[in-house]
Amino acid sequence: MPQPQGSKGKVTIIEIADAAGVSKSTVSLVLTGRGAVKPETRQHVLQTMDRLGYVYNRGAANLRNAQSRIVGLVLNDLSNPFFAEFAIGVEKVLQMAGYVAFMANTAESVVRQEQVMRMMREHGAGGIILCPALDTRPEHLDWAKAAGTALLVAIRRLPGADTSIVVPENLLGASRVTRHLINLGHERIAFLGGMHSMVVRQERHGGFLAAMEAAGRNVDPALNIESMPTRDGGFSAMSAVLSLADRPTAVVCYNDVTAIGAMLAAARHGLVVGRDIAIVGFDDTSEARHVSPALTTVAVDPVGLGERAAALLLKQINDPAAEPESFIGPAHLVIRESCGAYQRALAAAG
Amino acid sequence: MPQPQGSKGKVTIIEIADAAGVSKSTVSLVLTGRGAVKPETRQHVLQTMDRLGYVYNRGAANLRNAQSRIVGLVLNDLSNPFFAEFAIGVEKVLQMAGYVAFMANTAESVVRQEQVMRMMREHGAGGIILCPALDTRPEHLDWAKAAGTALLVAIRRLPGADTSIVVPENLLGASRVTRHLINLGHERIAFLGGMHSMVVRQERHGGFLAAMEAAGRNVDPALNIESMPTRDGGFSAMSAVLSLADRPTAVVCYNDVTAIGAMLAAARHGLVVGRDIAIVGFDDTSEARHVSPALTTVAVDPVGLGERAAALLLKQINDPAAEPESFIGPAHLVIRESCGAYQRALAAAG
DNA sequence: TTTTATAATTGGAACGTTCCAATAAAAATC
DNA sequence: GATTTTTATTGGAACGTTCCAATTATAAAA
Repeated sequence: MPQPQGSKGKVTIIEIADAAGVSKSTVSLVLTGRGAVKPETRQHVLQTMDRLGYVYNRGAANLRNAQSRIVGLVLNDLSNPFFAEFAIGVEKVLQMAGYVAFMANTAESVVRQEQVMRMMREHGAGGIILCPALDTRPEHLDWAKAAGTALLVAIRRLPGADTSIVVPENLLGASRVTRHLINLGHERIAFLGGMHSMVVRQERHGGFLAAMEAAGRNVDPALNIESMPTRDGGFSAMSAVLSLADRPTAVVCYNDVTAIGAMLAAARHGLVVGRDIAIVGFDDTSEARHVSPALTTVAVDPVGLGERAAALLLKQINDPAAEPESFIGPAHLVIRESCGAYQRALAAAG
Repeated sequence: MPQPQGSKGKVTIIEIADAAGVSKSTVSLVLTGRGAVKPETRQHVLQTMDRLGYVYNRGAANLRNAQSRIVGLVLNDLSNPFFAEFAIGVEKVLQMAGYVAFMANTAESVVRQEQVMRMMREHGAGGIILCPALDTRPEHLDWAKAAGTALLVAIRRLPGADTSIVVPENLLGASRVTRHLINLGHERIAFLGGMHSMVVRQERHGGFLAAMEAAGRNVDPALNIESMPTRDGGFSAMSAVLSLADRPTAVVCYNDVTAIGAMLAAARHGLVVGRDIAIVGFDDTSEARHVSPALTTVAVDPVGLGERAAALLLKQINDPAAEPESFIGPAHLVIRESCGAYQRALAAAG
């Protein structure tokens, strides 16, 4: 049974050396595995470390070689399952690579964002994956170049910042799901949720417009409603659109969370989603499958995006001279029930 | 405009000292704010730091005083919204206290759990909040006492480990929701989901039994079905119970995720949840509100639990001699539609 | 003024590691 | 057995900070 050192005093490399009857340099060699050390000696040192309950002090090691194996993950909204799944992907890859991750939730506050990034730098993070808070300006990220810290912007593109980027194919995804609604015969289609200032909304709305125009549908500005990208936001946006004299027959939502809020509002107005009105989302978080009717949406594989982001950041860290790289993740249509395609197919078959 | 140092060479306290024409000790003094330093000097040093783009190196500082201001958060399943919300609470409190958090997801793997906890220790985490993976044994945590690292076990009690604990009031919560069903007139009530080996299930099932016995209802062992605590698990457990000759009229589920799976299975069997059968969950994650019919469940305030856990851990870190402390979070009944109480009330009123 | 107390500042020794150059031990060559 | 080569091991100087004891500058008291 290991007999750890007295409660407080951390056991160091030197104590191991003394106990094992070698020099601290030798212990360091077995620790790093760099030099040539006789197998028996290595074994003996290893045993001694185990016996004394030695814990490697990376802080001290980093002081010399500055290879921290820490990266930071800064999320703007962890309560959104999309980002939780993204985080899972990031963390998985980092863990496999022997890295450990700082995680912080900014809740869309740029101030917090600045704070946590500074903290992470001070603690020696060698790189940061940033899902930027809403009002982030590219110049907020200038320190990274100067300090030589690897920085990767994820999910929300930040125009003007020349960092590596990992984002889903928002434009194409949105145009795909819109075309799907058009193919189902919808003429009046609304776009709901998200704030105009959000890049992601601009991209998704752009895709929506592109599909509408390509199909020769005319776009009613009254059917473009902003809201916070939350369930409540979706609820009120949908309520607003339903109070219109000339209601839409289909609704493209900014994301799944908004879409779920919109579904709730539709039900409140006595509409059966998928029959009386079509509602589609974006992201394909696990919730999308679970709501009823199940949500037709655009899958962007958040876990995969996270993995990609982590991999790219690691690459960047290991080769600081490398040019910033972009990964645009695929976005494919997932047809479920909320768009009515299923009923329509049934009717056609019957 | 700040003119940061040449891209790579980190700027240190000594360079600041030289540039400002003071000694490194003085710079250290303004950094820590401990000694008495003339306001003008402080100002000047501060300016110089800003001008040269200085970043405090906490690693180096920790080497002397071992006050890392880092804590680790180890989660068993971040994809469960319950834990995501818990993490938000933890992180919020830590951030306010000027701490930064390592975060790791074990995905129920004890091996990963060991790895990440070791990593975190090596990187100098002063404390760890652990939501233990399923097969965690109390002796896996022995290192903490020996090393003097503050350790707090959250959500899943770990019998035999004498650490601080933050868990919801599982027993009372389960007995409350069960009594609610009994009051609605149900006689045959099933308990669904979770594995027998899970402490949380033992507690919740215990509450269920207590309520049943208190009401003089007899408990049919055939109505106690185990499953993975996932949506699919809930689905198959429900399917099993519905294939019984003598079906229950109400079902208490291990948690919300299982309950949602169970609802799906009930619907598949042509039952209208809330009318033909009552289904209730546990946790009150945000999903519970969104499903249809909305899920009657037990709210345990995951964010609040996270905040509490963080606060307790910080206390523990600042006073290592303190006794382990327990916080049992309240669990209150949230009546929605899936239990049929609403319809019943309507009928009574009409 | 001189003395005494107080406020500011400072060099140098830690902290736990890595790395380099130097040495010691062992193995291979002559 | 003497020499060279290779393999193992080692002290000591960094790394960027804090802290202590010592020093110097300033203010208050005499």
